[in-house]
Amino acid sequence: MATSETANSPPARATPARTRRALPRAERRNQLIRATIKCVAKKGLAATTMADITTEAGLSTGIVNLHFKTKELLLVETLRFVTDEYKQGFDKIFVDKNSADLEIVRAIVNYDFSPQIVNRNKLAVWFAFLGEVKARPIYQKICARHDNDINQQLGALFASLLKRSGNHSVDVELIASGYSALTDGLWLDILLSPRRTSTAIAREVAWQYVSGIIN
Amino acid sequence: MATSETANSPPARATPARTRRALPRAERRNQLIRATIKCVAKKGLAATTMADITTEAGLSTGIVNLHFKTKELLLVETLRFVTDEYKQGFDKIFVDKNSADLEIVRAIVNYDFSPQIVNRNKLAVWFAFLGEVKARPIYQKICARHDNDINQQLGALFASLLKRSGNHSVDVELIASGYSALTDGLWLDILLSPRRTSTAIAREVAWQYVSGIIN
DNA sequence: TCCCTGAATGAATGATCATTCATTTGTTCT
DNA sequence: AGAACAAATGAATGATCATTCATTCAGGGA
Repeated sequence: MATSETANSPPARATPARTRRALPRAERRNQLIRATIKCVAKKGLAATTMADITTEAGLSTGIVNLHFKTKELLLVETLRFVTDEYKQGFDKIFVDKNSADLEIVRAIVNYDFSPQIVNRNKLAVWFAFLGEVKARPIYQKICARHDNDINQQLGALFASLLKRSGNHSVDVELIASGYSALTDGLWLDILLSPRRTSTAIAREVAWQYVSGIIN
Repeated sequence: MATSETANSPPARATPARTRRALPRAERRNQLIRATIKCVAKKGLAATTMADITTEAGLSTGIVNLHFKTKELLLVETLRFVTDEYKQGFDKIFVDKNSADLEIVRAIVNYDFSPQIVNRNKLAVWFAFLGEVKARPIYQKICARHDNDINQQLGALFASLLKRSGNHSVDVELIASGYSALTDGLWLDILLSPRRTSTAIAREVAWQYVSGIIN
């Protein structure tokens, strides 16, 4: 307990007092992105200031401009970070399992409602950016590309799954869009009222949708 | 055509040059809310300034503070305006039709994807506020209450519908939550990439979900 | 017609904030 | 060790913005 510390508080080291240490570029950038996620989740996109971010990271005023040039570029990288993270876990499901399509679908539903994904901070950041897509072409582009990638992979998966079961009467594109929309909506529900829509219930709703399709 | 004018441009009158006219409180407030919707849709919640709003409304600097006290209060009233407007149309469906439950469900799906609701400006505003719910308790409260109301009415409707068909094996709460989440997700898709997800497709996906339930 | 009331105006104010850059400090190479 | 380089700092700057309030003006009652 004595050695525990909050994620981004300045390290309470035994040695001198708060040394400043040069870090590889990539590591500093990651640290700043993480701090940004925390701040945006807590204060929202509109109210998050550079001072909030650098304080959260335990660093100095000019550090963001040094590593990202401008605040806006940091925000864009933060959005990319969040989408890339989701995509990595998503792709892993396809690679890991060379098992049956049905197993993959099951794994995706579990992934979408795993603690890794259903995390109020990350959800808040994701929807904060989505809330600005109409106004900011760059956010729109990143989010749309992300959604598109996911949908294409889901479409192929559903196609393979339904061909196997001899069902040709349904449009896989529609089903993939439906599943994506449903999960987005369920995440939003969880963000909005975590009491009412628990993760378990959301997973059940998503699973019901999927099993309604494949039976 | 000669007399047409954009909604909020300063009235191009034949008389003098831009008279200033006192308006009933409620009318001015509505005018400012409408201007806010336009601005938030165009520039986003974060970047919308008081000057943007008053310019859009064709009024002077201090007008918002006169009618809403602060910018934040104007934003809250704008959110309420958007949710109330949806709710009014929604309630009307229940009142208008004393017809079969199935007809009501059909009307709701049509309503949710009618031009009145699927309007990129209003969708942008709705999601702009949703994007800030984690950070702003007042937005969270308004949005959560709205979603809750809708869900309760939908739950009752589905219950009545399924009782009639003798189906007792399904949880109506789950179905209502699912439908709400699905529509939210579909709206988001439309906002994000209007090309890919057309309104017609979205309606079809929503209707597929519903008919999967009631059969 | 002439007040009187309150709606509307907009210049001025002060607070907030992103960005800059001269200086400090850590790291690496010889 | 110490020179050379790069990373990090943070006080200073200038821009942006919400809010204030003294003044202007429209409309209705006497």
